[in-house]
Amino acid sequence: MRKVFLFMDTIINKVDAKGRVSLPSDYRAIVKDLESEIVCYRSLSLPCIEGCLEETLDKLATDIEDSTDFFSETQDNLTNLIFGDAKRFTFDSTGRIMLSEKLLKHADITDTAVFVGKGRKFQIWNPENWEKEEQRIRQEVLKNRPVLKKQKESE
Amino acid sequence: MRKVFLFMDTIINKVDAKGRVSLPSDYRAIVKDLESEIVCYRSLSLPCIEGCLEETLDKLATDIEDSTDFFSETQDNLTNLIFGDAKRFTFDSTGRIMLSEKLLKHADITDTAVFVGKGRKFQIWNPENWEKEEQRIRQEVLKNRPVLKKQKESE
DNA sequence: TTGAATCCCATAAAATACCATGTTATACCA
DNA sequence: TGGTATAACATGGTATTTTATGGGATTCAA
Repeated sequence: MRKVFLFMDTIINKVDAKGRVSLPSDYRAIVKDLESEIVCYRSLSLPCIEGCLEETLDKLATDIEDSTDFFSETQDNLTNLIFGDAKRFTFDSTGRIMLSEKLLKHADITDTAVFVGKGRKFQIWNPENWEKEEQRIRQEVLKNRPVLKKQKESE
Repeated sequence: MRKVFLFMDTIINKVDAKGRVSLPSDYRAIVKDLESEIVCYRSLSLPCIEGCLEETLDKLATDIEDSTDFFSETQDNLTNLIFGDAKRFTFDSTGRIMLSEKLLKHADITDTAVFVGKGRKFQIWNPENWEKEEQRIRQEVLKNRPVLKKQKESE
């Protein structure tokens, strides 16, 4: 069942007054291919929306089920935050999803959204915020370059 | 038999004078899809109602049957409480269930209820109480960041 | 027969599907 | 390779359906 799929690229799309955005066509192809659905939620650490396939979250739910017993409170907090925030977003015949007010507000998105591929996941950003974030990440990576190299060599 | 189903999102619905509440449509779709039923009971640790599919409780019962040593005596007692408390809630043609006085009282719900998805389970809260609980959880999770990270990576 | 539970109908609002158009990307052919 | 035909896509607008919710009628049991 493990099929190859990767959310990639960076795509800028308009958000209309109703909160509708075209899901990048590549993403749509993945959803159809795997017969899954898109699920989005507020990033826990960043001002952006995070998305993935429903089957990815389902796998997480199964892992939690299997690793803890029914009454365990260990993972209770986590499941509340993740599943309580996540929502299924199906796209219409023209390929658009309708983002909720809550998500748009969290990411400070008004009329334009940037889809950023992250492999098994993707993010949706306010364009200006993403630009800054990308800069930040690039610098971060450059700083840690030696460490990264050293780690790889030591393997 | 493992089909994908996830109780997600946070939905606020009115509770009328008769104690009727609309079950979120996504939840109804799951029930129909799996040809199961909704079961609710008082949370053992929190002032909220907890719900799941009847087949989820059935699975729990089977697990207990099959592996006596896995479940401690304490947990056996807990299951007694759950099964003693749990009740099936079917929804009418307009999609509403009728919560009992006992459950509403336990969760301190009067005219508004919040459904919070938890994956295989969900909770029903008094709005104000849920707001506080969500705050508490967010702080808790941020403190235990490493645990969260580990969990998220497993996606 | 009274109170409670269930069912059915009505309505407003919100979500979803559908249609039309300009634009961009892709395929095809000379 | 260059140019044109074709298909795919993003996006604005509109129509249709679904959903939540109030109210009333009917049924059932104590």
